[in-house]
Amino acid sequence: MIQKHTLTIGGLAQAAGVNVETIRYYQRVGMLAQPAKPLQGARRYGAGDIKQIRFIKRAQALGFTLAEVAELLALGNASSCRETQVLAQSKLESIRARINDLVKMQNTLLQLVARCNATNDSTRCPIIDTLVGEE
Amino acid sequence: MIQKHTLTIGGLAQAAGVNVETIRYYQRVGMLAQPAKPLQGARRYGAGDIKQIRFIKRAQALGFTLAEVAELLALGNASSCRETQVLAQSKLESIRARINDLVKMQNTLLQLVARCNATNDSTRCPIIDTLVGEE
DNA sequence: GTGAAAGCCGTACCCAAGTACGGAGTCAAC
DNA sequence: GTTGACTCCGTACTTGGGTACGGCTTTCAC
Repeated sequence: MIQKHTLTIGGLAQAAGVNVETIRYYQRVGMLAQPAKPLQGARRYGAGDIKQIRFIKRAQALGFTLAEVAELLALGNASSCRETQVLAQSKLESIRARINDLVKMQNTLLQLVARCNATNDSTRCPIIDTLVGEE
Repeated sequence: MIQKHTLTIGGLAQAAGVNVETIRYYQRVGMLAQPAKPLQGARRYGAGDIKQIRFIKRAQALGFTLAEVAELLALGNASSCRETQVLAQSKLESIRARINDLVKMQNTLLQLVARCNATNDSTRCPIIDTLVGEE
């Protein structure tokens, strides 16, 4: 177990695997508390801060924006599973939609590339022709 | 067939389905030529400009960034199908990678939501617990 | 001939999620 | 006793793709 509040901001950054500037940014936007500044020396951080940053990073990895992560953090304190599920569901929905878009693009591109490979006419490109859209 | 160079910028915007400001933006970043300003009156645009904007919009819909669209436009003039294919392939690759990421997020979220539904303990939330990461 | 609507142009602003910079302070080591 | 490494703090910059603003000049319709 890490001692309470032993880390400087640099140590915290290392421990949490982020940039010092990122920590300062999270503090600015209110996602991480800024400890009081002692009369002499630097502000000190502890295990709770590491956890908080890891929470943020894990949530981001699941596709949540920082604004959404802030909501999750608030819900985490309230431990209200239902509302958390609502957030997760709507995130799932937007991920699904995004995947759908991307799959459509992928299919179109695959078809176009296939047409490129199938053509003999070296003076024209089916991709370019499609984009130009002369029909 | 639309007459050559009859449109003002507003007409072009309407015809191409974009905002006037978007046209001016494309001109600024060099993706659309700015016709010379006549001694009196406004600059005039023609069918070629509509085509160009539609080309850009179609390419964007396939996932290309404006910088990539600029490359495509350059290739379009050269009609070099092989290089166009290379661009399309690398775009396909990045789309594939993005879909992969999103599917992973989706699966994780699905599992978490399922765990929420399966749990009886109303005082804890599996999603929050996972993000906190106490293992 | 007058008032509204467009066009022209430069500049600034928007979003997200940071990153970078620069000056000032502080601390420890050599 | 100064060099170097941090911290602290405010501010500005970055990327992408536009959008908005404001002042000025034309031009069109009635």
